[in-house]
Amino acid sequence: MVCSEYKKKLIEEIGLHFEQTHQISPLAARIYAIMILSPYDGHTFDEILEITQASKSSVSTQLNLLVQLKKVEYFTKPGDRKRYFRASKKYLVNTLEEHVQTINQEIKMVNKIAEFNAEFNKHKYEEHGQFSILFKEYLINQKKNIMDTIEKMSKLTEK
Amino acid sequence: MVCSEYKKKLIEEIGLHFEQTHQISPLAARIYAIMILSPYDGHTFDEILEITQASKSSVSTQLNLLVQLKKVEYFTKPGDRKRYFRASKKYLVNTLEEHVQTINQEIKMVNKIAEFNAEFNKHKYEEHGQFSILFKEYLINQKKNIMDTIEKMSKLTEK
DNA sequence: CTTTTGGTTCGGTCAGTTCCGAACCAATCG
DNA sequence: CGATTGGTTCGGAACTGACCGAACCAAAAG
Repeated sequence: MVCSEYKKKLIEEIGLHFEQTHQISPLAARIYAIMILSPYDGHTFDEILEITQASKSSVSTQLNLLVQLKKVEYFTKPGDRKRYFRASKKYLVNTLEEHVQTINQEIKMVNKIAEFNAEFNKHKYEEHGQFSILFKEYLINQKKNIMDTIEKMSKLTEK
Repeated sequence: MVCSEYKKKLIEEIGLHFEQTHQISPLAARIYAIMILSPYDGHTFDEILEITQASKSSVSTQLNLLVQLKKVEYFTKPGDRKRYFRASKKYLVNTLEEHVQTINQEIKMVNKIAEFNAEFNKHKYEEHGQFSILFKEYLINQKKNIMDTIEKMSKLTEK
């Protein structure tokens, strides 16, 4: 598994992005990027070692983390002790489901803030309350869009 | 400025949330939370010291960071050397504008990934491509919702 | 039964972050 | 003028997280 220069660059770039958006370590992010840019039939542990140039222990830990987070899954082949790792087939749906969680959290916070200010900072609330109403509507719309997308993806999976 | 127990709890809770969603330090997040839960006319440096129980140097640094990030702004009163800090009046709009940036970044990444896989992993792409199309639509919808909200908020500000 | 393969686990190192105290500074007060 | 107020800046201590090497282990191969 030798990577082209362009692919290496992409792995770094996408890795950096995942690091920030998925809150995982640099190595985990790079591994995840490799999976997403790679053939469907999976990478072996050794291939990942070679591409990332990281240590066995680090790869082991981060790979298991990714599996736990359901970003990566693995399968085996009969009569072959190796595991083959790939991006979870449902990784986009999983990402969306995480987004829903985040939004729910955010809705909770916005409500708490609005409640508090309505009660204890009436003046502020009257001046500012319409913004927080708009913001809540915004969050609800975002959530709706996510849910719709999840449903569409699920239908696509069933087929 | 004595805080009720409930308010203290809220500051911690919202602080934790901001820490994660805005990528700022715990202290900065708590200060930001205080601003959002507090009267419109601003907090002095000393009040923030008292509420957070942190050191002058830390408060100074983190407060200036928040100002730089436009999450917090300050004003002065004639014949008064103190600065009065408050959550930036446009903090919700600013937050939304940051979200737009994030989404743009994500759209760029999704495109690069799709391009790469269409070219070098044709089989994978044929099997999986519809998901990434749905995901792109999703991102575009999210972006549209953000932009609409920004516009509504801007109109509200003008009045 | 020894060796090899395919990893896992443990302890430690290095880098980066957060926070602090002390020293400092500029503006105002008395 | 000297003292106080309202901060800022600097150097370092304490903690955290990412990563590594070495030792380890279980399953299969020879």
